[in-house]
Amino acid sequence: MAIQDFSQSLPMMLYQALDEILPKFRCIFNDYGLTEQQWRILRVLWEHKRIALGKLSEVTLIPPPSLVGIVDRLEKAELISRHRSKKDRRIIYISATQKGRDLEAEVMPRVLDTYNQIKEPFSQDEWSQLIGSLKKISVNVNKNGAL
Amino acid sequence: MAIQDFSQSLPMMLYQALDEILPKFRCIFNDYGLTEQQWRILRVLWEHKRIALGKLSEVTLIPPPSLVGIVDRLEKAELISRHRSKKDRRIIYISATQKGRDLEAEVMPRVLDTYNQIKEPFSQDEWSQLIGSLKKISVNVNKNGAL
DNA sequence: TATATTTAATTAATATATTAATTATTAATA
DNA sequence: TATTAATAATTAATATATTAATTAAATATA
Repeated sequence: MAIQDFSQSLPMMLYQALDEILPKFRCIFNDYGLTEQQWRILRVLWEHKRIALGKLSEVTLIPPPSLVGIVDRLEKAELISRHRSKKDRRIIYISATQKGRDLEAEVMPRVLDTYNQIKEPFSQDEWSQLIGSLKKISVNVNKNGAL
Repeated sequence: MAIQDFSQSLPMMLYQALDEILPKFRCIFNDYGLTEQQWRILRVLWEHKRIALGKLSEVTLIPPPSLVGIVDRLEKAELISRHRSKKDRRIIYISATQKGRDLEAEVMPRVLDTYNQIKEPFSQDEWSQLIGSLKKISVNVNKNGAL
């Protein structure tokens, strides 16, 4: 074990945590023909009647060039629709179709159940400290800017 | 803010943390024509004279189908080489070339420097608790198996 | 030994990520 | 107003991820 152990480094630990929990969720998504990214988008649209593509990118953490293709496929699946803003024709609004909205009641309970299973072995304090530390990373790194 | 806030969920917080810290490292990698995944592989090879491709996949968390292509490109760049095992001809050993090994002295100091900048605002205790919680996620989820 | 099973690497097909460039539109400014 | 700069979405090119299938070699077993 080197002084700076690669496998215990923050980036690798973050990757590993994701590698462990995401397959649990993907099992669920697959049952509805959804990819993880497609789910992220629907998840947001269930809370927003409509949202600009740029904002959607920010909230889902999906970069715009990827988002365009994913939105294409969701549109083809008739789960969402595009609408161009009349005030600013550069902006595309995305919203869920009825078919897309209907998925919420089916998918969300199963997702929440899995989420709670992951959370279960943690105390409330432990959990909020974990979330807090992750938040601190995002914030702190941002502060340093170009450094 | 919904009861179960999407943006504060563990998966999204993990993604966000990665989204914030990885660009810092990528800046460095780019200076040497490396992608992040290519760096991960070299990082491991600097500590292992040689390693089977399957093991390399485990340690780098890069899935085998991706690894094959990345290894192809690193081989073309003459930074690593493939050798077939004579004891078990199914196994491919990977090792760094001299050119690949030479990169360590150039890249590692800069990477460690950036890593310490990320770590800096955290107390030792806070940091090891973060790493510990991340480790706990990987372990606990695994225990439940197919659940 | 011949067959079946397992394992390691690879290929194939599709989806997404990354980076740079492009297009259309809007806002700002000489 | 004409030009320039900025913005939002998109395209393009390449790299990687995901899932399933394939190939080659080793192992187990009838």
